[in-house]
Amino acid sequence: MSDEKLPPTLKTIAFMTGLSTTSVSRALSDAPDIGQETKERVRLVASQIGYQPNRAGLRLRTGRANVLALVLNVDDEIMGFTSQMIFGISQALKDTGYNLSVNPSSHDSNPLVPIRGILQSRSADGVILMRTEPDDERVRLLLEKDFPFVTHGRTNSGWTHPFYDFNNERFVYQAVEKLARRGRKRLAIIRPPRNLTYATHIAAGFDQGLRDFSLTEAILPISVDTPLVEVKAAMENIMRGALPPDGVICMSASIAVAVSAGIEMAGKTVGKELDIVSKQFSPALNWMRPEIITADEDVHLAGREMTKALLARIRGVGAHDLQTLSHPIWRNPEGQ
Amino acid sequence: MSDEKLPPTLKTIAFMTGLSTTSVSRALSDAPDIGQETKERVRLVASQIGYQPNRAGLRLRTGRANVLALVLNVDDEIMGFTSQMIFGISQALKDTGYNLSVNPSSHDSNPLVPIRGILQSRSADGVILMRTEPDDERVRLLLEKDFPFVTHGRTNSGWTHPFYDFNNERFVYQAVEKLARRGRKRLAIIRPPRNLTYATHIAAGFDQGLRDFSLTEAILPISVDTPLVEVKAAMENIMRGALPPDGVICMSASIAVAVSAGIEMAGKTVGKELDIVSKQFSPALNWMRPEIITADEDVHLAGREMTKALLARIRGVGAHDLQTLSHPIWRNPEGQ
DNA sequence: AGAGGAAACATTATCGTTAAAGTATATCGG
DNA sequence: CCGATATACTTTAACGATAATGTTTCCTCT
Repeated sequence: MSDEKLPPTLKTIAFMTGLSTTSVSRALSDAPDIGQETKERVRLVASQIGYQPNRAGLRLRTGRANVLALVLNVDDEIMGFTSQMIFGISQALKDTGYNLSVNPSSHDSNPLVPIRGILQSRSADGVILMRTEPDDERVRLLLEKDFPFVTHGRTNSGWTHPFYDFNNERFVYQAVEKLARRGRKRLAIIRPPRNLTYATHIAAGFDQGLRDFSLTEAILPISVDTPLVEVKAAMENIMRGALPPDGVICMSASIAVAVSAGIEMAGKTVGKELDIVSKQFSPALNWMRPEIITADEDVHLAGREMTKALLARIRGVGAHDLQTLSHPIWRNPEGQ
Repeated sequence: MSDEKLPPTLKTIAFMTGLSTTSVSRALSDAPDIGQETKERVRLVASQIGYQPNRAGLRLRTGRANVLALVLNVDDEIMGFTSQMIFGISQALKDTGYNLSVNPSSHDSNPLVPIRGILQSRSADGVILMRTEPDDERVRLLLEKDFPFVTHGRTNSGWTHPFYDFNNERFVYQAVEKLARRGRKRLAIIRPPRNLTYATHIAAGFDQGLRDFSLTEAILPISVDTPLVEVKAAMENIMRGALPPDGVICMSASIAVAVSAGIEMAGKTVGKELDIVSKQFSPALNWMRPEIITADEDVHLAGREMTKALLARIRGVGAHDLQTLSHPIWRNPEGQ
């Protein structure tokens, strides 16, 4: 207990080099008014004793926390999406000196609560948001306070901010195209919650696809909000009824699995009576149900890129230059 | 920019009440040498202006960070395990004043690195570990430094520390029992990585079960380390060969799915030629493959309980009183 | 009445860091 | 050779909180 070595501080280095703590600080930050020789001496000593600046001191003085905050919806989990995202962020944060903090936000509480908390306590230097809405109030608040953030998905209000989004419109359009090429006629799509921005993109891609390839829409009484067991049951009913769809587009792996399970329950075979196209959130999907056509949305990459963008934003890079739209990469070859 | 209201500090309250900052501090912490009336006045003002103690100041002065650190293996993801755990921790942390930070640890790097970082920078007040090994060097280090932590899973070295574990031995024993009751004779089990503590528990439960119910073991050339696609392929081969197992026990949902996929590829039917028993990590498993027998390991609950235990440990509660072993709850009724 | 003590506050110092302002020495132009 | 400037530091102050120590006031007891 008592023989614990306290971690070295600026004072330690100051004592060892015979300088003042200020000079040590300025030497380490490569200030112009410190001699070259001195700087090298300080740097040497610092690395020898393994000096790491004290976060609390730094934060108190500069106001910077060296932390990024991920705002997480604790309710819904789309098969591994969250962990992939966290892994991606973590990887990008490696050796940057930044830590990642996770801030839960539940469905039934005010989404602004975690943001306000972060803003007030300055417990993070930047925020990572997911499940972005067109007129997202969290985005509005962060823009208003001029606080750095990045979103997964876009807003739709003429706001300029860093984002990383998957081209869902193109994905759905290409999905429709693929189904059309396979001779499918009556397509259904399982839409994400209306309030999310990409719901609009999906609708646009779908409608355009139906028009361009002269297909009709089979209406499904299912949305992503529906519990998966019910998705399965509903799908089974529909497949047993009149005019079932012969192509279904799903926006997540879990939905795709639920849908395919329902279809099998109805005695139909995926790849035969109908095809399923899915955004691949889970690597499991591809070997589990190889008959499902999947496009890779690389969530791990998204996490990395969002983090890089946010760090750049914090460094002062303009929001305009930090907007990325990634495009679907199809896993199964055209003919297959 | 300039009209930003700075968050209130002790100084603000001191000014408003005409007291010194120290008295305000002591009033808020209910110190004995502050008058009752004064305390109430201070508390009133504090709540009116929404005072929140500055974390950096607190941390610098007291050394406490008000953060718990979750050490995450970034490599492997067992279908939603990580997010369930994070969600559980987050829920338990709600309104405690503690934040959660995520510290990645990759398979190919020294597992002590994140721990050392936390210890040196004191960036957290407690650590949450997963994938515990019998002679876990992270545990050894943390015990040596007398730093609060909790593990998911037990160690095996006569160490005393808070843990939360699932009774895997009982789970496997009961799994064998269930299979025996269904008339199964040749059982296989897909074991987790040898280095993890619970691998031993599983072996013990399995061997005991085989003895008690007079069954034989069907050796599988598969471990959890095997990529899932290969698990599927291997399973298919085995089912096509001579002396295939008629019961398989899996330690995670993803493995169970891979196994069942392999079995179907071989033209066999789960629930008919053989049964699968799985620890249910993913809610998807249960509705997707109702024929798989599953026991609930509630990871969300594990996260909550581990967090509570760690917070108690930080408050000084003895490690002995913070050890929990949860027991399997079987989802499918006996007869089914 | 004066000592002693308790009650209720205030002052000072400190955690580790950096910005701002101050100081000593060397260098240079004229 | 003298003042101006540059160089290379040091000193002081501050971020927000709390621990340790001081100070005032008033009450009690003998």
